[in-house]
Amino acid sequence: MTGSRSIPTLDDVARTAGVSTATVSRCLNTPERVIEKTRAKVLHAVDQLGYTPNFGARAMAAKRTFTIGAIIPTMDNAIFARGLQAFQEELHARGYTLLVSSTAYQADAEAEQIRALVARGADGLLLIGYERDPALYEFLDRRSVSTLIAWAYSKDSAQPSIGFDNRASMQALTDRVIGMGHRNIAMISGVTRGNDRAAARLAGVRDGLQAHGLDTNAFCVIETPYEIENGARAFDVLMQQSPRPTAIMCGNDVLAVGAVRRARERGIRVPDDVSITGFDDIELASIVSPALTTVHVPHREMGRRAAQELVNMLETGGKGPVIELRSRIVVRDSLKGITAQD
Amino acid sequence: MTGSRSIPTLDDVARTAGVSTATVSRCLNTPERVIEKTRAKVLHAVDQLGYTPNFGARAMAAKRTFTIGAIIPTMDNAIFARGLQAFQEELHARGYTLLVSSTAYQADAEAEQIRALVARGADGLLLIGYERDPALYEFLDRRSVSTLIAWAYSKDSAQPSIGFDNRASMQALTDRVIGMGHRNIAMISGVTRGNDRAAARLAGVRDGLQAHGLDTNAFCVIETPYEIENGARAFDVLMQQSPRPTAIMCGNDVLAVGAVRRARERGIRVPDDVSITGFDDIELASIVSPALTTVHVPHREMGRRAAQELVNMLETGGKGPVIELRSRIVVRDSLKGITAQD
DNA sequence: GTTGATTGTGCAAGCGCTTACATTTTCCTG
DNA sequence: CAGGAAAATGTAAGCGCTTGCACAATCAAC
Repeated sequence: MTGSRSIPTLDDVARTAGVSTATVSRCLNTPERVIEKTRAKVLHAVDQLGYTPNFGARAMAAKRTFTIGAIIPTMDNAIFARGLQAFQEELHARGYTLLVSSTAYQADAEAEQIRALVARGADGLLLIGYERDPALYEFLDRRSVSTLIAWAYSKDSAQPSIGFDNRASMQALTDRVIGMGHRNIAMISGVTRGNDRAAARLAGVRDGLQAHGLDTNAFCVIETPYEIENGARAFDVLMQQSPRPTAIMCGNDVLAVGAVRRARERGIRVPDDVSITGFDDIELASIVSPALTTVHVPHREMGRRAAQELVNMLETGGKGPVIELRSRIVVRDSLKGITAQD
Repeated sequence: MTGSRSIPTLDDVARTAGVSTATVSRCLNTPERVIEKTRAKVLHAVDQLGYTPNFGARAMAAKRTFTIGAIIPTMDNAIFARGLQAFQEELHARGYTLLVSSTAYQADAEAEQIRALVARGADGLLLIGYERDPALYEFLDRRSVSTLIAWAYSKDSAQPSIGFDNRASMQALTDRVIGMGHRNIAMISGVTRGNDRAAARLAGVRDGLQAHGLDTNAFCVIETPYEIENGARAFDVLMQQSPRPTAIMCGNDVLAVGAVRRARERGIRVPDDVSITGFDDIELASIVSPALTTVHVPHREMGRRAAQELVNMLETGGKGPVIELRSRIVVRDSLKGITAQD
């Protein structure tokens, strides 16, 4: 009906409502400062014209966007998806819009995405993990973009962050495995380069071994990218060692699921012949059979709280906290004790 | 080192480089139109100051953002994740930035997100499924935001779209199931209200039954939200029917996995006592045991091509195509034929 | 050394909005 | 009903950038 008229501006609304642009602007932003009658007139003009404010112009003039950006390594990953969804829901409830962008696990892409999001006016940013060029933090600081690190926790972090202690959690799990009699433990780790979470998990296993006086030199680790199939391949390699490890700890559930699957294909029984553990407790972990013993991470809670804290930082201008969330070990069938030497 | 100087503008760069703002702008946008020597001077000033263009201002002046928005029902869902990741990768390769936003499956939230993204200057939009208020299409048209519908295909679609025929695919699978001797078929469907994909899949099963002259009135369907646990519950309900269905077709893999799990918990053997099928072929489908017979959907290809087509629409100003992708049935262990009546 | 093309740059007008500040209107008080 | 405070509205100056147009510099050819 309206045909191809060009898109309406504040000015158009002002004209059709017979008021000044200032009044229209106030109607939209601080309605209580404009009298009922005028407001009605303006609002009517607004939807008669189908007016939508131009965000760029608004941001430029107001220096505030109510937009928050999140940059994650990949969208194709249950681990970030769940927490992010919670993050978005909480943000939405508080009147903010979340814009997500992914780097496909390329460190250099992150800098670019950060710039893109900041340039597009993000008031705040959610980033994953600590590891990045310090210049980036400086840049964000300079633009005064509140930034919260998630999925990571380190008690002496200089950056506001929320997460769990990957290293301690993994050490606890290792403890458990050793406590069940395993002495010959191998690991399938995610890629540690440029990924502090993966590195911390690996370190956690080492810590655990060391704490029990086991030889970390004999400790066999395979690093491989986040893919079920890679877990399967790594499993094959590890099973060619002799003596075979009695337990294989994996840096994440996806790799663990791959290992379990390959074990089944090879006729190797889990957990009778070899125990396997994961990390993250994604849905897959309880579906695969045998179900995975793993570390449960409170993703949704992390997302929700991240949103709360970030909004809080934005609105109070505060520095932001460093929050540790508690993970917990979930024992399922894929881990079994060893009593006698076989 | 730079301390808390405020953020540099084009003007600052111009001043330190000793040229006009126009020249700086040209250096950044059409470098070939400015002489080597000047360019060097300007570029030097740019990174000396750590200048980043203000996106809002740029968008306002240039009316082009190289940003594409995608709005999906939820991020917490393997189905969209994979395709979206591919979409993003392809877009990135072509110099566009992707911004993703989710609606948490609330139809009204979608309109809001569309506005948010458009207001933030998205040049183009990727939307999931056809079903939405026509006024939205009109709005997008008015703002001349190229829009592509994905995850859906209907040959007489008015909107440019890319996807597969949910209905025909499901009918094909139903065909297969019936061809294996099943006559008493039940379905666990996703929520069809406001979700044309789910509705099409349900319709597909009906088509299949009808094509074989089976009574669609006796056809039992349970609709339930996308959650493993819901699949499990629905399974319980269906198994209380008498006679029990011999095959349960599910609207998606997640529901199917729930059904499989519950079957195992109840000691009902799959596929001996009952066959179960899924749809989507997400990772889970091949991990669960028995592995799911399902419909494989080319998610990554869809994402990649969506990116290509959308960019193409943007750059040529064309209308955009309606593309059908082919799905295929993947037969795994969860489906078994019936020969004798039991 | 002119002259006329051919670049390379600068000037300045917006783009659509917000917000101090100025102005007008309204409302209460005495 | 005058007077003044308070509330509502208008005016206009930017926010940081792009780009059409005008002007200056360069260069080849005569």
